[in-house]
Amino acid sequence: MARNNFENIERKWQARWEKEGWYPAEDFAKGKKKFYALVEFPYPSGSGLHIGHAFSMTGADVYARKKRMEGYNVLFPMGWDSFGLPTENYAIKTGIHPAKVTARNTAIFRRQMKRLAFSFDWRREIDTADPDYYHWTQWIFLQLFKHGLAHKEKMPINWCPSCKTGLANEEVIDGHCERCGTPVERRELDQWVVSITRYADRLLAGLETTDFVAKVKAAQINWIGKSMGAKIKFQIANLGDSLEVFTTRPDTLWGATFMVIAPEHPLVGEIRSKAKLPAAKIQEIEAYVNQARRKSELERTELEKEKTGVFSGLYALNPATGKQIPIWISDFVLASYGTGAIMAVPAHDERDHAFAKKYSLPIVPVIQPKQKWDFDKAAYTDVEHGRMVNSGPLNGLAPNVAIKKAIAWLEKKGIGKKAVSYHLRDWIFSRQHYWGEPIPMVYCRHCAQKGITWWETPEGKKFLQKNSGQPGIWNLEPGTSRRGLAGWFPIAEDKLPLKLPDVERYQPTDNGESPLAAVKSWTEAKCPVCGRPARRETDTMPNWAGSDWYFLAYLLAGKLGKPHDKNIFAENKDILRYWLPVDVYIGGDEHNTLHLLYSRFIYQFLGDIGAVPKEHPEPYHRRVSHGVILAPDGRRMSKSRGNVVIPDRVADKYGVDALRTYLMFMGPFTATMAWNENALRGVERFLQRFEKFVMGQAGGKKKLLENKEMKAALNELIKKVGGDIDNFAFNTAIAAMMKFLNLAIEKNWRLGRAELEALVKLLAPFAPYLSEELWHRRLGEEKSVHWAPWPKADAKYLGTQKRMIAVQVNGKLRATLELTAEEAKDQEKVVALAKKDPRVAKYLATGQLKKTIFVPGKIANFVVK
RNA sequence: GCCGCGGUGGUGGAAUUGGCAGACACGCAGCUCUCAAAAAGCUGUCUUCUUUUCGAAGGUGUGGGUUCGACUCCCACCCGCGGCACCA
Repeated sequence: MARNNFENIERKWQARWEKEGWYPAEDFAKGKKKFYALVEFPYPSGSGLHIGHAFSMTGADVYARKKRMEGYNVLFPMGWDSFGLPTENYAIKTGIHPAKVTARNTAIFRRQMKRLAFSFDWRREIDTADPDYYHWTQWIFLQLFKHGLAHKEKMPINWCPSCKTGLANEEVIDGHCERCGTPVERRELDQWVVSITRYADRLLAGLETTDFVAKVKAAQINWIGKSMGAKIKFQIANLGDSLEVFTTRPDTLWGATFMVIAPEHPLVGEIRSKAKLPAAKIQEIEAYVNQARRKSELERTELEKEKTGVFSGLYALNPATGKQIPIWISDFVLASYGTGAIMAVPAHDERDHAFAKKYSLPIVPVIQPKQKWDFDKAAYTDVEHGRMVNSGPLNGLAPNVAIKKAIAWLEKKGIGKKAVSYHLRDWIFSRQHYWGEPIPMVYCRHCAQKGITWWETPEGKKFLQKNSGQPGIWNLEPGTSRRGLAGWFPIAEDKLPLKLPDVERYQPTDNGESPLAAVKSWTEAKCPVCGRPARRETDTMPNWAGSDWYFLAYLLAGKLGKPHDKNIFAENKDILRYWLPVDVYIGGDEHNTLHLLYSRFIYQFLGDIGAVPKEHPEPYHRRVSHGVILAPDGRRMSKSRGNVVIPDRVADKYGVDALRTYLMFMGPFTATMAWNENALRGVERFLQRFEKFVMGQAGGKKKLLENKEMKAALNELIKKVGGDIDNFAFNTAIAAMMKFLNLAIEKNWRLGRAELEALVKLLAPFAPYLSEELWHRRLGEEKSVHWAPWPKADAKYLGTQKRMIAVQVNGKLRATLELTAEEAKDQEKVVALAKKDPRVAKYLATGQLKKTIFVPGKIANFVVK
């Protein structure tokens, strides 16, 4: 297409696609197989569509378009992940309501996406900040609460002392506040917490049924971080209490010479009251604990940091040796992992070893390594080699065998049991921001004091009757505190959505509460149980809340705002049954852990409570993660560096088809690649030659002499392009088309109508405008090329191309023979021809032929000695 | 430290189950067209050697190995990228 021409063509076809309603996906389309192609929906930022969006969405679009042409009923939807901090910050700065900003931005995104010809089903567009949408985000939260998976807890959060606000982990960059650069402190705030850890095993097991790439599976497995071991109880000598630890190495119990508890461990609080310690000692402990609390997460996890600690004054009894061992307090032990306490075995654990050296604690080896080992210098951590010593019943065993034996021994003695621990933490669900979904809960102080939980109210009892009879289908673990549950009541489901109120100021309040806390009309509520004045929750939900079920929202789009029964998430479950699971989910690496895990969790949970059908245990069948486009200088694009490539500007200059085709040609879909405008011009040239070639073909009426060579090449091309698109190998698909075109021009091939159609169709997913133009202008078709059937390779012509057979002598290439496909398979013929070739004969004459290797159609190799 | 991915011309990158390394494109050089330039087209382009041709030798991070044959498989190592990281 001539450069000045593409604009008209783009305008023309876009108008027609718009008129025809783009690419609707019908529920239950008859006689077609469904295909659900999903690409991550964007946060509609003020800067418009980024080249990274254009890249991943073009890849997804090419794939979806090909599937559609193959006759699938393709669902390829798009929407907006609208809640988020940038919009809120913009509102703080300008005073413009975030909803207004969002509407403005999504209009820009929508226009840009339509221009780039992404074949979305726009009827199913969703927006997480739309009350009809967050109605159900809130509903899901209520189900989590009612089923005992959400509660309020004091949790350490990241606190910026300068901005006076809590920060999400994503807002903390290297331990500093993203906005002002102040070092972040840890602070405890009451937070809603969702018990995702109770799904840890299910989330792990579910992975096996999915077709995620190894990298993604590994990331999820790592994040869940399951480790097997044992919990062991230690009696505390001068207190009638016991201390439980988690360990993966119960075999080394006999070598435990001290214990360490986290500064946040409950036992620390009891030291002052229960242990009879001198005042000076108590002061020392308190000083250490306070100092640890003030330390930022950064300082606490500093790699090279020397370990610090303080002796608690308490002693525990090692249940295996019966010896008294000191209990220390140190911040290298994390309160949030295991039991917040460890048994320290300095001879066989590096961290314990470092601590023992610093505070001169005894190091007692219980594994005899094969080689000489200086236990004063280093811990011996190998579990494969060595023999247990000084360990009673375990003596003589290899450590990995001793682990199992030790657990059995502990269970028999009643001092410990097999246990599992996870790296995965519960999900902190509260944010102290305005621009998010309000958490639909009310707190009644009066009821809280009386210890009334929602399950004890008439409504709650009715809920329990309907369900399993206990608070929580997945019951609270025995002993779990009810703190954080008493006095908290959900608002009635038929009152949803609980809409965000308009506020005057969007910034957080001085004490770190959400801006909603400053709105009296918001906070003042009536207790649904006792009718006394109560306080509405002022926190909002994290960004993940809206995005973790959006793939379901597309299926219900249009119905979200008006279900007949406002309490039922999906009234017509057959729609979900039909479309799920998502067949291919395309997104960025940055969402391979959190987003993917959260949404898998929510989906499993919704299945468990019967809100979505249970046929498919996992929401996503295949996950493809796309690569990243760097600036021409090879660095990440950023506004401050001024190296940002804007898709709209590229499209202005070269046209959408050239942009799309170049994006797909740059390299593998998963790769990190630098933008190169010159290479784009190469693609532009290809499209121009393609147009010229197709327009210049006689085509149509006149009967052509059959050109077997051309047909063979074209059918190979059809097979290659189709297969490559299926494998997301767009770059080689385009390369193959370029090669065919070069050959066709060079050999001056004339294509018949059928061949010409096929060629245009192959290009259609990549260059939708040009192909549509040629389809109508050159081939005179009425209907769109994008609904035309995908060409099928004719088996008759496959494998009929001339072959180059490589002839080797002792594995070294000496000659090549050009043969027909038939000849190339004929061993006798090839060997005879090869032997005759002077370049080969020369080497055969130098020795004796020992062996001849022949691979049909590929190679002949003579072994000569 | 652990987990995952990768290392191929001047550049981005190709290479079914081990079977012609460098497809396709960029860049560069020369040429055609032109008063000239742009655009377009043609030719060449892994390195070295041979005046050229014919050809020969080397070559996919390094060192070994398996094989008739290795970018591909195995062992050891080096480097880069991404994620996690005091996880008991």
